[in-house]
Amino acid sequence: MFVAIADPTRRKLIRLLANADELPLHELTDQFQMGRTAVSKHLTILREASLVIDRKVGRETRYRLNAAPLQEVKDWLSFYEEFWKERVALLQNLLSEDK
Amino acid sequence: MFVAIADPTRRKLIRLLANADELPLHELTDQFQMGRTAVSKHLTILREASLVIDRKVGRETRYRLNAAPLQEVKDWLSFYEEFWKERVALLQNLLSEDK
DNA sequence: ATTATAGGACACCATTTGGTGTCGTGTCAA
DNA sequence: TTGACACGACACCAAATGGTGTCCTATAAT
Repeated sequence: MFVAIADPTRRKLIRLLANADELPLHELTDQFQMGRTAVSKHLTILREASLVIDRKVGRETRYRLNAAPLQEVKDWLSFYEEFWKERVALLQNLLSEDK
Repeated sequence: MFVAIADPTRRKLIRLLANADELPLHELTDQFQMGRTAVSKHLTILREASLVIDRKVGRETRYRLNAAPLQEVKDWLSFYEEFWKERVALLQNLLSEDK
């Protein structure tokens, strides 16, 4: 999961699919400078992380975003979110004491 | 940033530092099976992502967590969070229409 | 029927990644 | 002052990563 979203190409794929509902591989490939094979590999990694669902329609393979698994990242983050906001609060306390 | 948190060893380092406020390299190293050099490299990557702050105290280098940069990940996620919750709502609508 | 398009499956490659061991140096302890 | 400890800085290595090009098949278009 964390590895899946670590690559900028894959994050761009996620973004493209979020804005388009469903897209075939060749249209996704048009948005990049790299070749079809490379984009396909990235989509495979996203599919293995369940971030993307694919179906075959005629001769094309269409991809759709499945953002739900990102919940795992959100859960991980939420632990630290409290942490860093608390720290900011402590800092603000220090600053106000300086007055 | 995304690369920094992609590695499980680095996430464990973050977790350890969150629970301990400040820890020297050798104590962090004790929590892993790998050697000091490897842990030090991971900490360097975390420092370059500003997720960690280090200071030298005597002969040891102590590390402290700086969780704030994780905000970037949270911001990235928030865009998709709305997205997947909306989808769940749509799915629930479909299910209720089936009744 | 023939040609063009879409894409899976490989084989292949350079670079990056995540680890090791070793050496040198500064610092604390006996 | 003599070890022992903590760590940075290398040099080094195997495996993973992110790309390429080519071949093949299935489908669509002419």
